[in-house]
Amino acid sequence: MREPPATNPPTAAAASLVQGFQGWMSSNDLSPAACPVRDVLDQLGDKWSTLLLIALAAGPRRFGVLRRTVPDISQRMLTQTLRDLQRDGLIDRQVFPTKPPSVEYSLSPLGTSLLEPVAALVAWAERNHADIRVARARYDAEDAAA
Amino acid sequence: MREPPATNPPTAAAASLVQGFQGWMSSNDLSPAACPVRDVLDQLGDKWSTLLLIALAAGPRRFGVLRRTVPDISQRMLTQTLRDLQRDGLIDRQVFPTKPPSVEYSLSPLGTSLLEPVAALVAWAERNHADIRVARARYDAEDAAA
DNA sequence: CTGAATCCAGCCCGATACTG
DNA sequence: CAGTATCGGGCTGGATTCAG
Repeated sequence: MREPPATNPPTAAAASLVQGFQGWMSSNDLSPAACPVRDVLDQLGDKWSTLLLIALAAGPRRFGVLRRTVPDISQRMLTQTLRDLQRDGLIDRQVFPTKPPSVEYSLSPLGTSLLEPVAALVAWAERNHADIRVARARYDAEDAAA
Repeated sequence: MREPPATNPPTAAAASLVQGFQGWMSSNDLSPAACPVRDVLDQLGDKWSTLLLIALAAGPRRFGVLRRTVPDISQRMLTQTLRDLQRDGLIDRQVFPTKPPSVEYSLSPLGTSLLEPVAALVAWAERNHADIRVARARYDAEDAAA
């Protein structure tokens, strides 16, 4: 067999993506609920989910600690994001009936398993952050010239 | 050396995340521009970026083809998302001065390299989509009972 | 065919104040 | 300490229309 005709180097990753993509696009309907990418990635795509997941990677943390760990999150968003993550089964919530009460959040096994692909993505982001910033600056410069 | 005191199984992924996290959180400032997670992931977190990246994984595609490939995207969002991806250097844009003109989008080397971690994330999403849906249903049921 | 421009609805999210 | 409730602004993103 000769080289495939694809104009892009057909990475194993690309092949996997293309195959899966055709699956949930052409199979039946394209309802967002049936599409793992939208149903799962949209969650992680919000402003704080990934950050909190990473913060909890170091171990269980209490509400107030998380609040200080991510300094610019509001308590509203902290509560809401934690509840969403809990709803998806990614984190567990344990209440200690002390006085005053304290609540500890921790990654569930499911959430822990999510850490691996997330770490890969973060590693990529760190590796290529500089390149992206350069690309942006160049694009904006050309844009300003026009 | 004995087992570490962390309450979570310290995956290699977790360790990597924790280390990087402390880096850009405690190093100096917490400006979103200096944080790869926010600066890069927020882009991919929008409604269409990841989907278009996946659609382009199969090879270069013209504007109209992409439009039909992702049926429920508006041309406004298609244009805007493509421009943002191009700005970050993830995709290339080539104009063919035909009549009428046609434009072809393709993944850049940088964009292709992003496919790998994205594929890992998508694979995770597909593997655990069912579990997540179950967790949601359970959470909502308890919520309704209260 | 590929886009730009405009208008507008909805929700994301922050600030603040209040409970147990 | 750990939330909840309310208000409001800003941005996302859809529908439509116009242009090259």
